[in-house]
Amino acid sequence: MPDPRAPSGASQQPASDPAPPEPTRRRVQTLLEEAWHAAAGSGALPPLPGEAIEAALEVARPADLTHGDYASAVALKTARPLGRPPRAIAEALAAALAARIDRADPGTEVLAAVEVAGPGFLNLHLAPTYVERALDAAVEAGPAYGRLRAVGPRRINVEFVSANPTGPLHIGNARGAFVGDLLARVLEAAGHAVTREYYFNDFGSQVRNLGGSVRALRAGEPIPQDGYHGGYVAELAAAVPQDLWAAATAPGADAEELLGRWASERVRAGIEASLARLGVRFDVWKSEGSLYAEGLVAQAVERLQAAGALYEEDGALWFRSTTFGDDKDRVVRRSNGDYTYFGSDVGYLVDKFGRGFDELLYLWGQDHHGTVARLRNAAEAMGFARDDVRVLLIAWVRFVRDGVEVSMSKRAGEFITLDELLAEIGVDAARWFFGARGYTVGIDFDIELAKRQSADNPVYYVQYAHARIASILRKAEQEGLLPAPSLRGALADDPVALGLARGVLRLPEVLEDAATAEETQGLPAYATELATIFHAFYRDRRVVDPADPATSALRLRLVQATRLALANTLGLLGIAAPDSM
RNA sequence: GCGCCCGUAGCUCAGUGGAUAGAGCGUUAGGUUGCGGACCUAAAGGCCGUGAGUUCGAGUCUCGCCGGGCGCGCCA
Repeated sequence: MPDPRAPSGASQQPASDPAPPEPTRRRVQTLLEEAWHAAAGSGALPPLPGEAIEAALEVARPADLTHGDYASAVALKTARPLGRPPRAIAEALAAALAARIDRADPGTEVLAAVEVAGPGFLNLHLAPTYVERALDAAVEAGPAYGRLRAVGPRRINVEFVSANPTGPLHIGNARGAFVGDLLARVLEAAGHAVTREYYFNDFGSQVRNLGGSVRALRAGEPIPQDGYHGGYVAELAAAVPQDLWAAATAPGADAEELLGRWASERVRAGIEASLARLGVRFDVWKSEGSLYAEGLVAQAVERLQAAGALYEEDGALWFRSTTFGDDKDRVVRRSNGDYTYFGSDVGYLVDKFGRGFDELLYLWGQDHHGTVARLRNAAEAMGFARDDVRVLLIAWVRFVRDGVEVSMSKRAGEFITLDELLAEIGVDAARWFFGARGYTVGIDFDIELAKRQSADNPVYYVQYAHARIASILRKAEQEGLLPAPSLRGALADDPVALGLARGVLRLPEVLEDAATAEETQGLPAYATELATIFHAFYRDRRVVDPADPATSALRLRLVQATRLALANTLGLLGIAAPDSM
């Protein structure tokens, strides 16, 4: 079994990469904290407990950029508890920050100006020289630019897709695949150790049912009505090896079991291949059967038993979920001696925590929401922290064709496969489509509409910006122009260039927000915004100008940094960053 | 009936309690004798489902209602 602590392949980072630079927002926040302490030291402000300051001292990007690069509402938030007018608090902080700026050597300070505005907002303006230095650091960080050192790094198990291997993945599974993979990438880049895990059932009634369908088809009998009817079943039946077929049809053999096991493993391998085509890879494939083989379910039941959380009734073993607020108790082991699906889940929980994870992230379909409470309750009963068990419910995707819902049924064989979807709209457009939306909103997915719209997908707008920059850099090289080794002096007198630079600097903050919220849609939004800023810059500023090599070199450096931010953002999204289109 | 999720521009969707609610598509009117026009500029388009409440401040938090989705098994 792979080491859960090892980072997964896709985002493994060469040890030679320098440490990522500290995000600007964190620096500004630190400055604000220091300003408060300075003001408290001189008696201008009362001291606050550290925690309270930290919560209130958040800085945000103002909607109106003339209000500065960052804004703080700390004076408004603390006015009441301190019993002081907000503007007075803001003035005291502004004075402390201004004193610091005055004392600093020119070109070393992060902030250039601070002002109090409106009812007591504190508007903070970055120093252009700081932006120049920060961008130089970004270019030097290269592929690592945007990545973070987590404030509290965790070992996170992300379990997603986990569709039963009774048929190929369809587009209903696609959303979970993209969202889970994206979230895993985001958490990894934010400095956490992530393991991607796929859980599947290899011995339940559905697998037997699949085996029965394969058997029937192979034997030339009609498939049972409640069996599986998709075209892939015929392919499976035709592919059954001779010796397996002989074993399955021998007297006394359990054909459904034997064929089901074989077929589900074959289907599982197909699922793995489909996912790989999406750029989605898993570190661990965990089967439900292995939980029993390793005695994990029994272990979990003992733990619950020892905690007094189980009782027997009507011959079944029940978990006292109501003790923890559930509306009914839940059966762990049926009266026939078989464990329930919930029983497996509890064993799996013990398995995951036993492998050393701090946090278990589950991505489940919205239809499983009813089972969230019992899982977290069981975790609590066994002595784990229920908050370390996090379940994200992915909203449903309804498939419509010309406005009419298309019902998808794996059993009936009526569904659009993931592979078919990708053949129609491509991986990049599909990744963007699902990554740009919150996972809690239901989607009506019209395959015909998606085909028409894929050409208008904003992903191409972003890729185009990247390709355009690549083209500029090629052109410059032909002209014998190279990017300057440093941006020093490039931004102070050019607001257009400064605006682009500030856009580049936002990447680590966007990533940090995405990781904190466990939401990914900020990344596509950021990529679109940065591409827009770049296109406007391109219109207003000529980058390659043989008549002015000095300015060209500085702008090439800036454009290089922009390309890096775009490429790294697209990389996080698992989307190609082409040099030409 | 109970529980969870969703409701924002014509459409698809963003919007960590903060300043004048945004983007893409679509519509309308413009833009290239310079590095990629898959681009750029501008306009029109909003009782943020609805009613109360909390707050200095609500699209965001609380409660009710309306509309939609999904659940409520000794199935998985």
